[in-house]
Amino acid sequence: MNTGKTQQFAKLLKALSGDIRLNIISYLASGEKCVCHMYEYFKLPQNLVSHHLRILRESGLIKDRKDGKWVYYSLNERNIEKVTHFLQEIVQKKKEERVMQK
Amino acid sequence: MNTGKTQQFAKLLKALSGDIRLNIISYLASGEKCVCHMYEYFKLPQNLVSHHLRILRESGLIKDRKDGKWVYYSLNERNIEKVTHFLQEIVQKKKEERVMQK
DNA sequence: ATATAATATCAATATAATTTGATATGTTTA
DNA sequence: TAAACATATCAAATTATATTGATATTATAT
Repeated sequence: MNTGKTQQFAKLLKALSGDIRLNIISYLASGEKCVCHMYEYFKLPQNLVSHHLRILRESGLIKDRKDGKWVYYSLNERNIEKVTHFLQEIVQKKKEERVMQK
Repeated sequence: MNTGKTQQFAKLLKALSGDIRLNIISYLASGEKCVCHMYEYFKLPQNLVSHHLRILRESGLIKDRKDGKWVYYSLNERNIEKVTHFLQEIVQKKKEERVMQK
């Protein structure tokens, strides 16, 4: 049943859809942050945050940058925008459909 | 750690993020469909499709309409748009942040 | 070289989501 | 009213994801 495209977006949406991960994404909207800032901010264990960062990174939603012993993460807007465009296209198509039927 | 708002969107994104459910959403972009059309189209068991439709319905992403023994489902664009706006705001904030720093 | 700090990884467990099979509910048709 | 149909629900089994605790890796500072 899979259109590969849909499957690909399902993966991105899944990566976005965890409570912790979505909070991380929101937090990163205010700019690049290192891991230590994030787990202090969210009051969550370091390894748990690292785990979720890995999922976000592997899905392409965030980027990492190493600097000494710190790792900084930031949003990869391009891929977040891909998700919004995908959803917008669906809504747009639905709206056109409705006009056709009148 | 939860901003209630983020938690709410995490739920919507989770509902969207299944492979089957995202395919259903895409399919419904071409207009209202009854359950029987959907499970034939996707070649999936009826109860499985009903199950996923329920998740989409309960999350507010689709609407149902009964007509005799058929149940028709259609997109609830409003709530899909809420998701896209939420993500767009994040990207937007990030972009503004970048401008500030220059 | 050693100690400390930041992050990542691994294995084990806990929790949640998906899928399947069986059955129930409500609607139409004969 | 009985049979057939469309859909929904439930319980059980399977599979996936999240969390925790322990440890590894890499970098810096002493």
